[in-house]
Amino acid sequence: MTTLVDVARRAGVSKSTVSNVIRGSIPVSQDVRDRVQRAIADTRYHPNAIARSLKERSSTAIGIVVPDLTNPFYAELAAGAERAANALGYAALITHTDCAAPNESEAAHAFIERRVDAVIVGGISLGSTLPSMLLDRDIPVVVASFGEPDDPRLGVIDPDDPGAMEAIVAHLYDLGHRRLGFVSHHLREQSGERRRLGFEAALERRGLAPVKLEEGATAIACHNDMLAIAIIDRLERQGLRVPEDVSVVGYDDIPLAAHRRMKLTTVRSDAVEMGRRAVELSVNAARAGRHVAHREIQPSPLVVRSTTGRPPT
Amino acid sequence: MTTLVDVARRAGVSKSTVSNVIRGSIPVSQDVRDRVQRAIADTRYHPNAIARSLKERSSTAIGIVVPDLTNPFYAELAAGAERAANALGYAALITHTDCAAPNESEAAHAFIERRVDAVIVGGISLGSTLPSMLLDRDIPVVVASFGEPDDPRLGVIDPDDPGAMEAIVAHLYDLGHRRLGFVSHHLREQSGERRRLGFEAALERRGLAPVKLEEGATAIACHNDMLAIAIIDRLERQGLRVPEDVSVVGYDDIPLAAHRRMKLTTVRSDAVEMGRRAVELSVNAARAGRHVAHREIQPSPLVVRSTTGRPPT
DNA sequence: CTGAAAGCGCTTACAG
DNA sequence: CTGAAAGCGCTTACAG
Repeated sequence: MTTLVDVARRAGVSKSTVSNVIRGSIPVSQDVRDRVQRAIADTRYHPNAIARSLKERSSTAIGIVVPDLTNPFYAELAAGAERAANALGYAALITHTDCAAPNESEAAHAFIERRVDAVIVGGISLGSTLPSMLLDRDIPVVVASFGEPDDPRLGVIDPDDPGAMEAIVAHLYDLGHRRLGFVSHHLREQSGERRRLGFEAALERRGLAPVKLEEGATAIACHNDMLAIAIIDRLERQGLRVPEDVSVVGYDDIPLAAHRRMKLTTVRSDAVEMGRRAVELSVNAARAGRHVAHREIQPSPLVVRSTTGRPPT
Repeated sequence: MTTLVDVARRAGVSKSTVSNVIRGSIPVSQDVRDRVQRAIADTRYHPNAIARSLKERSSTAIGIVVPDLTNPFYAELAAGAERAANALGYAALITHTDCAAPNESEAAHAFIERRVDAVIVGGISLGSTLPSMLLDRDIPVVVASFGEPDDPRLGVIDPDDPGAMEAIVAHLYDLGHRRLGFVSHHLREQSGERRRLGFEAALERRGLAPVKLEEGATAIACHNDMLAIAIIDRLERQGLRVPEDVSVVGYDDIPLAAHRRMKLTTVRSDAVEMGRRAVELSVNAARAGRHVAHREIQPSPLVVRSTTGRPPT
């Protein structure tokens, strides 16, 4: 590939001058500028971002880690972040972890070695060391759906889990349900545990204790929509009807939730916006050479559709 | 961050020696090796991959471009590719384009500047210049679902579109349908057009011409599952029943297609495997300093579920 | 306005 | 086995 010296030679100037016309930071005479531009076009020169990164000590890349790209919530979060990053001239290194600690730690190492300027995490395992590994190397990180951070350097964008869980339980309670359960994936994810806690707190306020599905729960709140959809599938294969036999509530309001064949009662969130905002916060921090150290909460309204109804009598 | 010289100084050796113990290429005495290892641990040294890339002239990164991360087919393709890339020590720069030419060309530029070693494309617009931009700079590219490549340097992993389309039409024809249509997104994607062609060829073999939905088609083949699912939603909102009033066929067999509430008749493909294989092919080519220049076809069997039935009488 | 020089953090022959 | 030196392709003071 052609380099700066190739175009400098061709234009009959020094490489500093070529660099100056490309960056536009230092004024260059019209004549020289034209010659350089032509040489760039002729040689189809594209600056080597790696060399620039080394010199600038900035990769202009951010890392994005999600548990599962196949879950539309995370896909939208990643897409929103990627789009925002690109708009700022940053590349997005995206990785999925299945919420497994070894994968998370490997991702952190890769991000450190590649010197990403910031990282966005869409979801991590409970007690993950990923954030602190990054933070300790002065890489700003913002995590979506985390809760009260133990580490003040962290950036956090949370849905209003306690509020949403209260709304879910109130809705179910009003319908007459008294045997309610919460279901999350077997891999314990940070956000799932937070929601479980909020759910149980809302139950307790009504003098209720959680009931498992196998123990005859008549309503189930799920960690997220994908899980709710999988559970509806399982229940209906067992011959149970939703919501006549059991009510099911999701979380995220992925596009599919509104589908005529799903009509899932769920909690709305705006994953694309969370991704965009996470990039905004973390890139600003990176550019200022500081951590994000900021938490914000997004509204998370309950959307009642048709997977919730009165309990069987 | 600590650098090689920090470690060297601490261990009391030259940076060449530190490099040698890290890379393990050149033998180093046990004693020195221990001292260096300790210095690395003490300083929590992580090599700067950017500096290494500059020297090695390899970014150990691949680019992945998909139209839409939100479509589980592309998400699985990207996830499969990303997982395979990570296993080989490559990072994945993932970008989504909405199949819009400007985004595609911007992605190509970003990949060139960042000197990715290879790129995987999950889908592109009809007549996209992305592949040739990359190919011309000696970056190997493999595209999934492309058809006969115009450019011999391209790597291609295709589903068996002609075979699948014949199977779809045969299935529908046998059920009694004579008014069949094909639907793709308004953004013309390479793979959509290929499928349309295969569909129309299969129709022609039976002396039939395509019929639009609005013109009273009784069966619709869709570019992919996501579109099929959206169309089912639209039809059912209009009060039509699937399959009693109109049969709908998808393509991809995303996990959701098997859901009890969808039961979509579709064509099976293995997106994760396509992604993995694409990485294998392109990384091998990159390492050998050549193009992929190879096309392979994956089996694409029809999976009949419950969105297809006899036409209304 | 333009160019020579130093340096970003590595790797890799090449001497010793 | 170990180290000094050159170089990957840029950017950025600093002279002129």
